Amino acid sequence: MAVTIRDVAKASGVHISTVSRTFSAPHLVNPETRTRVLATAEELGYRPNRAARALITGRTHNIGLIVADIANPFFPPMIKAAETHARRRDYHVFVADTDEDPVVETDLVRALAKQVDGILLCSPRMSDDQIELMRREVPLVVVNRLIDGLPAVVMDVGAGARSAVRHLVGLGHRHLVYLSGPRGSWTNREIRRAAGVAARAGGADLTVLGPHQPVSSAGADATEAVLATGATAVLAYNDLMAIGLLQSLQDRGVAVPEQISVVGFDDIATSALVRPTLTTVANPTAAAGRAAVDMLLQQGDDGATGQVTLRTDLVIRNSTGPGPYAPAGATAAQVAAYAKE
Amino acid sequence: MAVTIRDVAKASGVHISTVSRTFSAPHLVNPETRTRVLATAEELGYRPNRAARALITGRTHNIGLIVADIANPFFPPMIKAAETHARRRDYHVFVADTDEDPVVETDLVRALAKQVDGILLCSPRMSDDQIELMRREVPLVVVNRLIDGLPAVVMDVGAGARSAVRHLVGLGHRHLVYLSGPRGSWTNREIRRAAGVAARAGGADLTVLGPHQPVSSAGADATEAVLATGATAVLAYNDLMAIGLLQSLQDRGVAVPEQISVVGFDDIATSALVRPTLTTVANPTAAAGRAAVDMLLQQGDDGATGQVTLRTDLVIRNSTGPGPYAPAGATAAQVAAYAKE
DNA sequence: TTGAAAGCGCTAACAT
DNA sequence: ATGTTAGCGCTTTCAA
Repeated sequence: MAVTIRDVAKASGVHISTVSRTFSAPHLVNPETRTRVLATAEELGYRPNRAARALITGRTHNIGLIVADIANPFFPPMIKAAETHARRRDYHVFVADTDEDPVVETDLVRALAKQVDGILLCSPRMSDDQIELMRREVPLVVVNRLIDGLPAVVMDVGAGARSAVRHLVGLGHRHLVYLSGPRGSWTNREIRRAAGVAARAGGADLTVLGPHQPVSSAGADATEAVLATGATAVLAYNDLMAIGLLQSLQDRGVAVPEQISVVGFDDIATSALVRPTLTTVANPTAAAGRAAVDMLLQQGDDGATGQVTLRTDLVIRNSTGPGPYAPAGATAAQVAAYAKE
Repeated sequence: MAVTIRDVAKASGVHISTVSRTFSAPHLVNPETRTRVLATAEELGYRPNRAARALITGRTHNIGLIVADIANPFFPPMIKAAETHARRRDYHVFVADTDEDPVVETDLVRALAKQVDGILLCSPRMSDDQIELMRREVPLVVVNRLIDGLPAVVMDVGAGARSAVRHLVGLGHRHLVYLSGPRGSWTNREIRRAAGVAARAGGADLTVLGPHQPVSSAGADATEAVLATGATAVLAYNDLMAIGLLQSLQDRGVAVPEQISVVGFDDIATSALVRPTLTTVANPTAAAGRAAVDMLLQQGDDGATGQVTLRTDLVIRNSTGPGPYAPAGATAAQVAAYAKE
C-alpha cells in the first residue's frame, strides 16, 4: 500500500497526531517540527487520504454535478467552470449524466449523497416535490430552476425571452412561434410564459409547438409544423433546436432571415459558426457554474439559502431581419436599442 | 449524522457483520435474515458509506477522468460515454480539466490518485516520461496516445489522415496544408506524419503550419498563412480549427470548396451544421470512452496492458471538391471509393 | 507544543 | 449462518 501518516511519523520521529496537525492545523505545530515533518512527507511522497479524513470529519471535499446531458453543448462550459472553481477551493467534482431522465436523476442524487458534501443539480427534470425530498438527504443547489426556500442559480430567461420577442416585434413580426423544449424544464416554462406575455403586449400572437427534446434534429423535425403556422419568426428553446430549424429551413429554400427570422437561446459556440449566424439570448453558464459552487460551499457557514439570478443578453446576429409589418427600411441593428429597453 | 450499519443491525436484531455481509457478500447470509435486513435497511434509508468501505478494501469504486478541455466539443461525448459506462458498473467518475496545461495535468493525477481506482488520461499534454512516472502512483489508461507497455485506447488517426489526403489528391489537389494542433499532442504528430507520407506518395506536397491551439479562432487566425502558401486544400488537426478557417475563408470571399477544400478531424456535431458541411475524419470518441473504462476495470483482474486501436472513418461532405489537377468532371463523390481503399 | 487514546463506518479473518 | 474482534488512515478530544 501507499505511504501513510504513520510512515511519516516514524521517519520524522514524532507522533502521528503531530503529522496530522501539520496538515490539518499547522498553527498548532512548532514551526521547526512542522518544517521537518513537511520535508519527510515530501520525501516519502505522502499525501493525506481524503476518504479516511472524511470518515471522521464528515466532510468529503467532493461535490456532485448532475446534468441532463453532458453532450449538450449548453453544459460543458458550465461543467468546466464549476470544476475549475471547485478545484481552486480544493474540492473534487463527480460529474454525472441523467440522459434527461428524472428517474436516473433521483437515483444519481442518492448514489452520490454519501460521497459528497453537496450536489449541484443542473437543469433538473424531476419534479419540485422530488427535489424537496432529495434535499433532505444531501445539501443541494439547483441550477436553472426556482423553488421556494431552495438555494438556486438561474439565468433571467424571462427577461431574455422578452428581449427576443420585442426584438422580433420591433422588426415587424406579428406572428411568432415558440419551439418549446423538454417537459419538466423550468427554463422552458419561463421562456414560454414570458414570450407569450411579451408577444401579446406587442400586439403579436405566439403559437407554441412542442414539447421537443433539446437537440438539433428536433428543430429540423419541427420545420413543417413551423411553416404550417404561417409565422414569420421563431423563438426556440435553445440554440441547438434553432440551428436545426435554420438549416432545415434553408434546405427547403426558405430564406433566413428574409422569409423567416430565427432566434435561439444559450449562445453556444456553434451559434457564431453557422450561416446566417444565429441571433440568440446569451446565458452566462460559466458564471452560473461558479456561483453554484460558491453557494454550495457557503451553505455550511450560514444557513442562508440565496437565490441568484444572472443576467441574460440578447445577441443580435444575422438570423433575424425585418418582418411583414416592418417600418420601411428597418434592419435588425436599428431595432436593437428597442429590444434592450 | 446519517444512518449507519449499526442502526440497521440494532433495528433488525443482528450483528453488524451480518448487515455488512448482506450488502457485500449476500450469499453468505441466510435468505430470511437477508430479507429482513434488507427491509429494515430500506426502511431506515440506509446506504453503505463507500469511503469507509474503501478504507478497508482499498477499492474506492471511483475513477478519474482527466481531459485537456471539457468545453472542447471533442470530449463531451467521450466523457458522457465513459461516465454512463462506469456507472453501469457501479463506478463514479471524477472529471477534471487541465486547460491544456501539462503541469495542471500532473498535479491532477496526483491529487486524484488516492481517491480513485484508476485514471483515464485523455489526450494528455504531458511527456511520455511524466506519464511513466505517474503510472507508478495509480493505474492509468491513456486515451489518444501510444506508449510502450501502457494500456491505451487510440483512434487510428494515421489511417484517417491517409484517407483524407488520398481523398484530396484524388480530387486533383497537389498542394496541401496541414494546420497542426497543440504541442505535446500524440494525435497531432501522427496525423502530420501520416499526411506527409500520403501526400508524397500521391505526388503532392504538404506544408505544415502551426502549432495551434485546437480552437476555431486559431483556424481563423491561420487564414492569411494558408492563403500565402497557395495551397488548394487544407487538412486541419480538428473540426474546430477547420470550421474557423472555413468561415474566415468565406468571409474574405474565398469559396469553399470551389477555391479551397477543407477537411477536419473528429466529426463533432457542429460539422454537419455549418455550410458547407464539413468533410472530416470521424473519431469514435464514445466507443473510446467505453473501451478505456473497460480496460481500466480489467487491469486488476489480469495484468494485461492491452492497446486498442479504434477505426476512424472519412466522412465526405461538402467542404471538399475538385482541385486544379482534377480529371475532368470529377466530384467528391466520385473519388470517395478511392479514398476508402 | 506534543503524545495517548478513542473512534469515524465499514470489512475480513477467525471463532462459534 | 452468525457473532467477535481487529483495524483501514485519519482527526480530535484530553492529558501531560
